Amino acid sequence: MDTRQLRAFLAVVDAGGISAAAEQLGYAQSSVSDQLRTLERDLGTPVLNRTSIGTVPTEAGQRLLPYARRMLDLDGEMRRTVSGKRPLLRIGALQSLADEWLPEMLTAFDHGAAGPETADVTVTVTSRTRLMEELQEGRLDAVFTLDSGPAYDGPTAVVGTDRVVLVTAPSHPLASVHPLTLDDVRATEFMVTEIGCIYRQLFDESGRDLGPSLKIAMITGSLNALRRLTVNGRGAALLPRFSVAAELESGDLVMLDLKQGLAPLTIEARWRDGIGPAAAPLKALVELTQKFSPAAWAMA
Amino acid sequence: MDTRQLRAFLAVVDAGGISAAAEQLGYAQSSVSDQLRTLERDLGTPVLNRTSIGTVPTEAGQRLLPYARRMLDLDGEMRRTVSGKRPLLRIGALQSLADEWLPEMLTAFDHGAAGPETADVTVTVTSRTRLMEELQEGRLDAVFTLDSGPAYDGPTAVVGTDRVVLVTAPSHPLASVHPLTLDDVRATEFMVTEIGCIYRQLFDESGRDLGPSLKIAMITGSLNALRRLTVNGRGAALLPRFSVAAELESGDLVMLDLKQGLAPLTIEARWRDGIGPAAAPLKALVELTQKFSPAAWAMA
DNA sequence: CGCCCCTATCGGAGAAGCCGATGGCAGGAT
DNA sequence: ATCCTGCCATCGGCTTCTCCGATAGGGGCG
Repeated sequence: MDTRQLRAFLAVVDAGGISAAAEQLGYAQSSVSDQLRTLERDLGTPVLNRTSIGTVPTEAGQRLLPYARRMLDLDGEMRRTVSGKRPLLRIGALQSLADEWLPEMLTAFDHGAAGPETADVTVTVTSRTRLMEELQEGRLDAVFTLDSGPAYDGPTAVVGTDRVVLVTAPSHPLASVHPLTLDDVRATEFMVTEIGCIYRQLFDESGRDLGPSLKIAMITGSLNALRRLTVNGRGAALLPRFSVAAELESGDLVMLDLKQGLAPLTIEARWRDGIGPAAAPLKALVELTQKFSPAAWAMA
Repeated sequence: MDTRQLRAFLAVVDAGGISAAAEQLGYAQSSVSDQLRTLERDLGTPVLNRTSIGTVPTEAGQRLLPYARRMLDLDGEMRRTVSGKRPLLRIGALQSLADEWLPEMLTAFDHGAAGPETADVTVTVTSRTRLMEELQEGRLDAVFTLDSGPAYDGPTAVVGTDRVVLVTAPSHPLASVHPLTLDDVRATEFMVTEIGCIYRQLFDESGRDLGPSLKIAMITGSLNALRRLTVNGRGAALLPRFSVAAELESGDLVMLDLKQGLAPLTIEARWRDGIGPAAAPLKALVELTQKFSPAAWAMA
């Protein structure tokens, strides 16, 4: 059994075909075909159904899939450990956390704030659903998300608290209304991200308490776009406080004085109890975030 | 990376030399030497220190060792799963449990008493220390031992209770003493296994309550030898009841009527929370033992 | 000092890996 | 219906790897 064959198999399943996989791997198509034949001879069973428009894993192939991944992961971890390199910590996070909160934590971690443990860190940014999948499959060591979301039976810790705040540019009409009433807010048009995005969920949950008459003026594709639109005076938005910390600091955004009805927010870490070399630094990092977060991002 | 190279490496470390490993593997000595060179070139670092009397793993080699084992284990599990075979359940147990208690459990398990889950089972018999090591290293899925022993932070369950009993051959003088007093017992010479053996530990713990004046007449190398010596009228012994169940049944041994001061005994299962195919049948087996044991081996 | 056991190296035979080219096959466009 | 296109398997070749037997070097031990 050679890892090349497993890589080839994964690439083929990933790419949906042998030709595409070959190009991606830098092999000739015939070579990948050979590798698969070798793999199937070795395993004693076909792992791919070939058709004229591509390939689909057989039942045996589907059983092989997770093992191939684990095998390659283990191979990587082995090489890293044997060569004496620092362990690799594979972290996943939502975009906003990766942008605004995680960097401080990782910097502190890098500077030894978590003790003697160090690690090389990769950060994968994707949706919460995919983060949880990758965590379950062992392709990530830990993920950082907002709120609790779907059930997870592994270790979990709240590593920070924040709140959703109502922000506008200083030039926005709402910014100069004092005192601010709920009716003023209800008359404002909001910008939100599209349905399915976790920030839209936060908006919906927060906005529910503001009443049913919230107006939605605009839908943007990303949190970053939404934030920049708000800075440019395009409207108001409900956003996690930490995601606009820099703008609040610089005065590009102002936080409207409306405390009631805005949902509290927790930053949660979820991870896998591993026995690999990443276990110790991971534990240290989680403890670090638990220690740092409350001070830096506590609810006002 | 090829599993052949890992197998070669493990064999060399195991055998203490390249030549011995080559013979064991069925390769020529030069071939194993080649394989190791390939492995070291691939990893970028030497893994063995060669001397004129054999080989010793380098530091990097010691780091490689557990990964090589895990890799080969994973390879085996993969082949088994892909080919659609039943999962493999790797069990470890003390000699006495493997002799007397485990077979009934495994038979019941095989007959479907644990539900639809089935598995091929291997039983490894060795010392409690080694059992725990192998469990920690992931080379065993579950171990069955007596009493609690050293700390283990994984899942644990008491799957049976028993007690230590005082037995002799029917012809032994003590067998005809009625009523039996503690002084009679204290005057008897006991046979025990050597220090370090778990049964010696049991003896020491049980005997403590009988007083300091217990006489030790003979030291044997194994529990089986001790049992047979007892059957042959050589003396008295303190033994777990289940380990002499057959002899008590057939009348080859008699249980002396001395209840006080004999330590209770628990059969414990310890296992790893795994995500592999053996997880489900393992759970079923543990539940089966919990259900069956109290009835079959309850303290009198 | 010679012997013995260990490992590394060498050269050759066989196997495997990789490639480009070719051919078969199925589905969609003309 | 026919061609066209994209897919995969196969073939012949070259290269590389694998394994072997034989040989050489090197350190412990009598």
